[in-house]
Amino acid sequence: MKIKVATAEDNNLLANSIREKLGLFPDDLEFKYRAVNGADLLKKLNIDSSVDTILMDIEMPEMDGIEATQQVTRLYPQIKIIMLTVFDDEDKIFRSIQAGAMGYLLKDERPDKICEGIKEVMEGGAPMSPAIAAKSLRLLRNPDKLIQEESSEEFYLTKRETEVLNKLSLGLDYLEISDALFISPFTVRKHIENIYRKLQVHNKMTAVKKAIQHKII
Amino acid sequence: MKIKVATAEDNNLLANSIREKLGLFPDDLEFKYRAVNGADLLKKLNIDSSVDTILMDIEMPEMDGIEATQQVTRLYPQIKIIMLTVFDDEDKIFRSIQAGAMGYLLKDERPDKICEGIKEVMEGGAPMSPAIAAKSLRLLRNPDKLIQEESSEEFYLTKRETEVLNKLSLGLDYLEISDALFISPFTVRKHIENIYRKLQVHNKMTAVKKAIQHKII
DNA sequence: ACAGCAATAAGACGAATGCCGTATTTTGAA
DNA sequence: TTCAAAATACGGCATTCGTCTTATTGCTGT
Repeated sequence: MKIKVATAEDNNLLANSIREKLGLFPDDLEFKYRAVNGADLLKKLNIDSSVDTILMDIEMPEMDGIEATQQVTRLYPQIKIIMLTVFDDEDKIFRSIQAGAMGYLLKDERPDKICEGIKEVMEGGAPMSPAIAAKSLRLLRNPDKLIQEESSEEFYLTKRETEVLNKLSLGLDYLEISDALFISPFTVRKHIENIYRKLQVHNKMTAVKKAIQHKII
Repeated sequence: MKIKVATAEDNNLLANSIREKLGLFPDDLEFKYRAVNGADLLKKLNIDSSVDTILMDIEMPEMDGIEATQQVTRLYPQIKIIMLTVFDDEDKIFRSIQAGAMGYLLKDERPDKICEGIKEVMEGGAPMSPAIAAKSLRLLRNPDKLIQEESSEEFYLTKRETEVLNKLSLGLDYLEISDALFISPFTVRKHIENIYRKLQVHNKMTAVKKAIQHKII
């Protein structure tokens, strides 16, 4: 049984190069199709998801490889994804792994190494180029680095919003907050909506955490 | 220039088997010596530290491979250590990497793979058997498992409950937590129910706050 | 006077949560 | 080996939350 391979790569030259490399192993691999970006990949998978492995570029328009990996592993968990890219920085490696990638190869990898990696990932392995493996070990040695820090921009919350946020942090629900502040629960909800928008979060937990981090409360 | 290799292995049969495997590549490798345990290894290194790579067993009397790895990387940071063992559980993998191992191969690996791994580690890579690579990626996906081990005594939460609580504190919802921990969302809800009961709270916010106050997370 | 913002209020709808069950499998310790 | 705890899994139901839309009132600075 040949392994069915798809690629996601925006650059035509590189995509053809990859396809050529895959073509060197006609007995093991079957090239299914190539997507030009993450969104295109999801569209193609929606039509034909009979793919075993996807070779995924990272930098792509429309939807990048990391987000695409997240989506694919969520929608088609049986499909193994191998990142195939020129980037070797720890951040991209880590985010790819977090997104669900099972392998990470550099684009200058020799054709037989890529084929070997595809076979390896199908057998439950995790093919990585040597430099990538070394960096992922470094990440494992420093788990603190994994806690992501954000660009410290200031958030302007109004006085009332800050009050609401404080109550929120105490674990009060909307009705309890409305009682505490003598306003309608609808108003509380509206304040919280605005807080979410300003802090760029979508639930109480993260709102309070972010507020604490930025010393708003 | 041949790569100078030493081994640390208590079992005579296995040690000879490893040495034989290394002997298949006389052009690349030079076998220096074999230690019978971690303490013996340190003694031998103290006399002759002109070693490039050490193939390290884990379970050994006197001093096990993980502690030996710690010592060697501390005293001789230029020496690359490859774990060569039958154990493939995540805990041993993680502790080996923490201790400073740069590679992790299983003992049933073919001779040429071992030789390849030795060369790879000398070039700054991180040779890993496929199953090991896959598990180290799993570890990277769940960093909080790596951090906590001890918790407060006021409330007794199980290890799993603490993991769930950690995810909860990041603002993940039930489904996201279930994805992160590879369990059903129903199970997540049950864990959270138990957490609430033990902490005597009734929602995420207060659970996390109480957990932080009591240094559980 | 008017634009802009903050604060207030309300309704609707789907998703998520909290709480009540039950039940099986795994694990660890005695 | 046996027993208890832990971890796993599933369903129902009422409530809460997150998001959308619309609208009124009051304050402030130009």
